[in-house]
Amino acid sequence: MNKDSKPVSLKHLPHKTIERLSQYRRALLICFEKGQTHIYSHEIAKIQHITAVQVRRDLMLIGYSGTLRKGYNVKDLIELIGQIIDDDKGIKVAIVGMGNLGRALINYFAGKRSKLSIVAGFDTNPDKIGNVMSGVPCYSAEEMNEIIARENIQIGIMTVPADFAVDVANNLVNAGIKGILNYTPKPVNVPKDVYLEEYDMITSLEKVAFFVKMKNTD
Amino acid sequence: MNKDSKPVSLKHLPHKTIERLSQYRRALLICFEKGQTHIYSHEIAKIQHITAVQVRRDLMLIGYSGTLRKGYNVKDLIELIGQIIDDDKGIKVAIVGMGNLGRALINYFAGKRSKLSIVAGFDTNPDKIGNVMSGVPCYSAEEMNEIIARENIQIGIMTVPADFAVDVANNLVNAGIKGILNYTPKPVNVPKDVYLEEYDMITSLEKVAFFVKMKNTD
DNA sequence: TGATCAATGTTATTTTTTTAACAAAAAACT
DNA sequence: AGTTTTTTGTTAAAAAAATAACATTGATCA
Repeated sequence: MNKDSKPVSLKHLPHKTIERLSQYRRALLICFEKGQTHIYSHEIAKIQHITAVQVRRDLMLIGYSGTLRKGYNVKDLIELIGQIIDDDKGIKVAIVGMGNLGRALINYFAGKRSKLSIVAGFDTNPDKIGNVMSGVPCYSAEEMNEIIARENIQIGIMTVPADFAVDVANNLVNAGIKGILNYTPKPVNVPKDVYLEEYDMITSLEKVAFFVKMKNTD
Repeated sequence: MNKDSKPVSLKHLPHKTIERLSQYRRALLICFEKGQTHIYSHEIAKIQHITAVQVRRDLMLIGYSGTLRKGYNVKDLIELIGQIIDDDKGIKVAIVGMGNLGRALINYFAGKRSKLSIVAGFDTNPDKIGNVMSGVPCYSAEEMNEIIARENIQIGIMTVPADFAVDVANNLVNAGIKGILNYTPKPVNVPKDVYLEEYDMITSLEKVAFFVKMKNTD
């Protein structure tokens, strides 16, 4: 229906909307592969455990219009979300810490064709350095500066033990990284021109435990 | 100073406050181990990249009072947060999917003495079943019902491939689990008496990429 | 001792996020 | 043809979360 590019101010898209767009796209891709051509807001909503209004509102914010009574065109919407959240030139990603978590992340990504590609891993373990693990070459931590510059890697994912978190973050920043995703339980500081996202698995589990406890004491 | 138990209504603690309390405690434990006895709100805030006001507000909500000009008593605060978010009887946790991510989580938890203990892992790989991995016994998926009931496991962490997510969630619910932490990129549905927390690593990375792209196009 | 300072605790305000309300319009039905 | 239904798009309201404002108070210092 409406394929015109809208004067949407991406600057002001709410953080939560960005997250949901990523999730909508993932759900839409599955629908697309099944051959589904259209989808209703309430169908998307059901998958994500949110309301249809929220879906429509998010899509309004990115200037996408569906077809009345037919819903949204799956293919078009996938493409538009891509235009919004992907960088058309693609972005390269490095994983620092090729332990279980680092390798789990690589495998999660494997196969997901995307504008994001994990092109390097770093570790200090000599047994790992020089190997290709799950398709990603593992380099020594000392090579970080060089590789990140040479490959123009813009995002670093930290999956090292907590004790190394601060040093690794500093190294990444010095190497010129633009965004960090920190899976370490240790919060780190970065200059404000570097985007930092932190996620702490222990906190998530403790949160689940709290609400389970609350349910128990009802 | 103020050790009286307050008539705090835990029911109404904001979700975000719960998450921060977990993080405060982690930071406080490190301080405690270093021998630090008191801490200011702005010190906690700095560690967590938030404002001192927010810290004080959170502590107000749980009814904790510090000492003017001395800050908060580290030990007392650790204990109080424990009373709030921990279940005093302890809660047992199972991990479904003993791949890289599952084992990474076990290792993250190892050593963190806590009221939460991961007591069982489940997998379908015969090479893993029957082994003790990182201190956690791995059982066959078929034994899920039995083990969860026998051990009184209340929380399940899902670290299986996306295709198994829905089935695993149903099995966990049938086995009587009270809370699920889903690390699968596939959203699942549970009855509303089961607390569900979902986290999607791909979304997080795409979010970082979006903000990096935004910074680039400034 | 009085003034200043540095911290807490709480209320008020603002911002962000979600939800509700409802108009509009295409399709389906009678 | 006209009425009903169903779905979108948007504005309005509510709820949740973060921030600001500020009163208070004990320590410090001139």
